[in-house]
Amino acid sequence: MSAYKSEFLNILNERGFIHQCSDFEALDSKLCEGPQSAYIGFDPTGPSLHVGHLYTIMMLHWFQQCGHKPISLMGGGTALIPDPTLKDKTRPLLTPEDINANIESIKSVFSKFLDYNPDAPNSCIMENNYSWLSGLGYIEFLRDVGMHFTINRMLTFESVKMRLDRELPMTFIEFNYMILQGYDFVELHRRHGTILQMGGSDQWGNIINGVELGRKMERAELFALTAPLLTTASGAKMGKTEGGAVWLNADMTTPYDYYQYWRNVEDADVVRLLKVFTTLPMDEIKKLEALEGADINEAKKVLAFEATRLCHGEQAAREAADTAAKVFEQGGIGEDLPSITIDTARLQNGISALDLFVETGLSESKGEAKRLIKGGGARLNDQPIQNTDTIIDTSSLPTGLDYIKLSSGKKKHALIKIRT
RNA sequence: GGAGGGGUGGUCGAGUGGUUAAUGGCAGCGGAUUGUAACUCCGCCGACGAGAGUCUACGCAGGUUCGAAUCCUGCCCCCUCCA
Repeated sequence: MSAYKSEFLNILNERGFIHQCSDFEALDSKLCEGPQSAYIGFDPTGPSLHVGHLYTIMMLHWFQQCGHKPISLMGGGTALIPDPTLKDKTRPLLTPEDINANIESIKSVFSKFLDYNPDAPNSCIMENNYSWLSGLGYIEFLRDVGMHFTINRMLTFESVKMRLDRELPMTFIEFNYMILQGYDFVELHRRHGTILQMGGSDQWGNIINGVELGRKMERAELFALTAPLLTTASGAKMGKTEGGAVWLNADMTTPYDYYQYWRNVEDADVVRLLKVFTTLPMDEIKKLEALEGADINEAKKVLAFEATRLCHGEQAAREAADTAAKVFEQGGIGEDLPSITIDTARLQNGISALDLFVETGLSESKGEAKRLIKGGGARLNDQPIQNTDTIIDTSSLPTGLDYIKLSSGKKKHALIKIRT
C-alpha cells in the first residue's frame, strides 16, 4: 500500500479505516503543515451510540493522538430532519425533547475515547449544530446556500437516486438533509477552521456536498475522508446481535455482554477488529495475527479485553474477563453474571421456572421460556430442565451457596441471588 | 379532482369465503458437532395457561354469512398515470 507523509493517514491506512478521500495528496500535505481540525457528525437519534458509531469515533481518536484537533458534532439540528441515506423509508420524526434526552445520554461516552480537557492544546470540542441551524431564516438560507445546489446534481446522489429508482417516496424534508449537513461543514470551517469531515462510506455523498459548498461559499479547500462499510466476514452489519445493537452505554449493554460480544466474533474478523476497535500497537496485532486454529481464542480474549477496557475502563474489563473465564473455562458459576435478587420467603413458596426465566431477562415471554425448555436449552444449575411446570424453591439452592444459576443455551446465564 | 394498483406476523413475500396462528425465504432462538468460532445438520419461532385450552392477529371502522385475511360499505395511508 502507498505510504503517506502524514502520521494520521498512515495510521488510518494500516488499521483499515480508509475507503475514499476527496484528495489524498492534498490532505496528506495539509496534515503535515501542522495541527488541523476535523469533525464527524453524530445524529442523536437513539439513547445510546453503538459499535457502528464507535468505528468512526476511533478515527477522531487517532486524529487527536496525532496532535490534531477533533470536533464531535452532535446533530441536534439535523436529527430533526430524517436522513434518507441508505433507508428505503422515511424515519419517524423525532421531537426536540427526544433529541435532547438522547444527547444527554450519549455525551458521556465520547469522553472515553476523546480528550475534552480544555487544558490540552488540541482538546476535543463538542459542538451541536442546533445552535446554528435553528436560527436560520428560510428565505436567507435559500439565497445564501440553496443557490449553490442544483437539483440536477442532487438527484445524482445515491441516497436520492435509490429512492427514485425504486419508486419509493422521498419527502422534501429528507431531500434537504444533505444541504444542512453540507452547511454544517461550512459553519465549522468558519468557527474552527475545520478542513476535514470524516464518516462511514454511506456518508460520502453528504460529506462531499459540504466540501463543494465550502469551495463555493468560502473558497475554502475542504476534504472528505470515509471509512469502509464495516461488515462481519459473513456479510452482516457489525454491531448487531441477537438482542439488537451492541450499545456503548453500560446501562444498555453491560460490560460483561460487551466483552462477550467481542469474545464471540468470527475467526476471520479478529485481526481487522483489533486494528479498528483497540489501540493495541500494530506489532502486537501482527503477533496475534499469526495464531491459528483454536489459538485464535487468545486473540479474541485480547480483543474483548481491550475493547471493553476502552469503553468501560480497566476494572470493568477485568471483571468481565474473570467472569467469562470462570463460566466458560473453569465450569464455575461466576458471581458477576447478570443477576436478580429475590427474597427467601418468595423462594420458599416456590416459583415457576418460567417466571424466573422472564424475570432474569433470559426469555422475553413465558412462551419463549417454554419453547426453550422443550428444546432442551434451559438449565438450572447447569442441569437441563425437563418440564415446563418445574418449580424452583429452596431445594434448588446448591449446598453452601446463596444463589441459583439459570442458563439459556450455553452462553447466556443469569444468577438469582437470595436475600435473607 | 379522475382512473388504476396496493396496505398480511421482526422483515421480504404467498394466500383470495370453510383443516389453519395463516405456504415459503431471511432474521432470531435452541440442540448436535466445535475452539464461548465458521461451516453443516436437526428442532422451534403470537400471548396467556403445568396441561386440556383460551384469547389476540392479515391498514382502520362497520356489514353480509353457520363461517372472512379472503365478499360488501365508509374512512385512512402509499404507488402509478391523467387533470
